[in-house]
Amino acid sequence: MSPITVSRALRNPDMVSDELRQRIDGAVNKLGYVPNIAASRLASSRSHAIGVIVPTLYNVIFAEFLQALHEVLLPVGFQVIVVNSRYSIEEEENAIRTLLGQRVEAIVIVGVNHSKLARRMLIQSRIPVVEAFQIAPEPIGINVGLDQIQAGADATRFLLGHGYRRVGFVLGQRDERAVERLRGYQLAMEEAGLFDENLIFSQTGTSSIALGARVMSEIATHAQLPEAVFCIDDNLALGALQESRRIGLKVPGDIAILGFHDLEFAACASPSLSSVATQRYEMGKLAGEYALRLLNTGKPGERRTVKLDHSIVRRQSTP
Amino acid sequence: MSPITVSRALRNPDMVSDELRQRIDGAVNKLGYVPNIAASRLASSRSHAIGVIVPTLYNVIFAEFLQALHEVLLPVGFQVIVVNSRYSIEEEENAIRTLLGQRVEAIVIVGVNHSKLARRMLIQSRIPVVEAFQIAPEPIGINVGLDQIQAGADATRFLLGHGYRRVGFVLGQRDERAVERLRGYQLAMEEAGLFDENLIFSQTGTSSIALGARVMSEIATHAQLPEAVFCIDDNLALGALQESRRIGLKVPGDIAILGFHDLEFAACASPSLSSVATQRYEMGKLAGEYALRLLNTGKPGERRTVKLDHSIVRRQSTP
DNA sequence: TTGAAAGCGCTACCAA
DNA sequence: TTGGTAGCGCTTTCAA
Repeated sequence: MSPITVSRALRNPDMVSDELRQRIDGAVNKLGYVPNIAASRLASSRSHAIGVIVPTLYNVIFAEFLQALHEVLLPVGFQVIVVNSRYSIEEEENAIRTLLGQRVEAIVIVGVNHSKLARRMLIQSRIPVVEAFQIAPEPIGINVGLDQIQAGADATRFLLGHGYRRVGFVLGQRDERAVERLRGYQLAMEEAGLFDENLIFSQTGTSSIALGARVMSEIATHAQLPEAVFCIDDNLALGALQESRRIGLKVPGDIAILGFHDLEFAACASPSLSSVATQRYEMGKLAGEYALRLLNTGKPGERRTVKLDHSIVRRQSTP
Repeated sequence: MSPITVSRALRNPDMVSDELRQRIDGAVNKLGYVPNIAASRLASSRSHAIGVIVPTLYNVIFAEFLQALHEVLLPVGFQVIVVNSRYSIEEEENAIRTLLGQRVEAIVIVGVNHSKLARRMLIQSRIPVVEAFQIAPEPIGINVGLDQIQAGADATRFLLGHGYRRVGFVLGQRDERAVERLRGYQLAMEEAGLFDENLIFSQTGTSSIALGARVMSEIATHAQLPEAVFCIDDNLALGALQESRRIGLKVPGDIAILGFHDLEFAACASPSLSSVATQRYEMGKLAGEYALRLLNTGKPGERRTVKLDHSIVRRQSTP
């Protein structure tokens, strides 16, 4: 029989008669035949692949985001190609080049700040582009994110609302999202006439429980302890919480602690951790769904911004 | 000029004269030309890609493993294709099929238990295969792992060595590695004449801080508290630690807690967490290096087992 | 250093 | 339902 019949039997079994299909299946199993996807992609000029760029795999929020994308895209026959930009705008540019070289049919990217060239490549590619996690001032295509500035300001106002005046901000590396939350913090503090650069506590390094403990240890040696700290994420917050207890500070009596993202462990910390809840899974789901929709409607350039809610979950680490 | 000159200029710039190279670079930039990798792979029958199968991205140990693989493989021009099997042997089989379809030049896979067909596909593919994280009774090719049974037994004996008799075992889902550590625990307990099924505490679900807290909460309502617990990993251990403190149990006075993997936060928990240190990064590095070596020597079928050490890090949560 | 010809393994298109 | 033909966009091989 002809190659094309085999091709059909494998991709679309009911286009082929029962008998042939069975013979083909038999031969495939016996020979251990595996179709060459590169040839298929070249011939059909369809890759059935979607690229995703995340800054790291060490943070569970991106694992959740990716999980949602997988759950939306795999069942409809797309491969998800994950590339890690390691928080570097240059590596992001390379990642985009790699993905476009693979002729991915859409790109989902965490973040909204790209290099000039990266942005141009994304636009010129004429494939659906979804920017996620933040709100883009000038989205390339679809933008599914949360308003990080607003969230940072809300968190800060929540603490200020308890009458605290010396509210600190704790962070590790200043990636895009950290910077936006910091800006929100600064806005809220300035609004209250309480902004003071000395209340910003940071150490370089990716955000982790250990880093949170280190920063809190440094804060504790500071002349005047802040009354409350807003930590850039729950990892830092948990580390800060543990260190506070270790050195004998009461939480929230001596210092109140507020985290961000409401990770699974926040509820079971002791004291339990107040946090700003965000929707990473939902964001991944929407990102995947929008990519698919644009692919189906053939409107790769459509622009749209979807803003996801955040909310403050009040637990024991704040009043 | 001819296409082949362009191809050369892009892959191997110094095979082409300066003048042509500059003209080509200019055109590439102006047109936004991106080479089609599928065509390249088809023509050269080289994918420059290596496949990695991990059970989940939620656990940082696999992120560390992947990071090492990336650091070894990207600089020498390989793409790393990561697929997630979600702890399912069927999904692992599909992942292998996908990767072979992409003509990856080697496969690195976490775990040693595969379906019959998966094993056959891996062998028939005639590409280097690296099984990682465990010691395989019958390795397919290279095996870089740690002796999980031994580690489980060592951890248990460490606790028994302090005179404890009621040493419990805490775990979530029973994946391959969990089962091996459990076997080690059972061996050590039987050896001491102390094995008792009622000392195994588990709840279904992926291992997390929250799950650890839930299991400990259940243990506490148990008639007789174990004197010590060995937790399948540090996430469970930290959850157990926090819950113990929350309900007023002294650690290690009322109950000693030992974790596994020595994650970054173990040292800064309060009390700090004793744990079994393992080398995930080193494992990824070796896995990548062996894959490369076999690729270069052209001996895809070479067998070899590399056993990585583990060690017990004693901190405050155990005597 | 450059180029011409052929072909990688599939699938689209049209025909039977 | 099946097959023939052509071609996807590169790289290999050999020649100039």
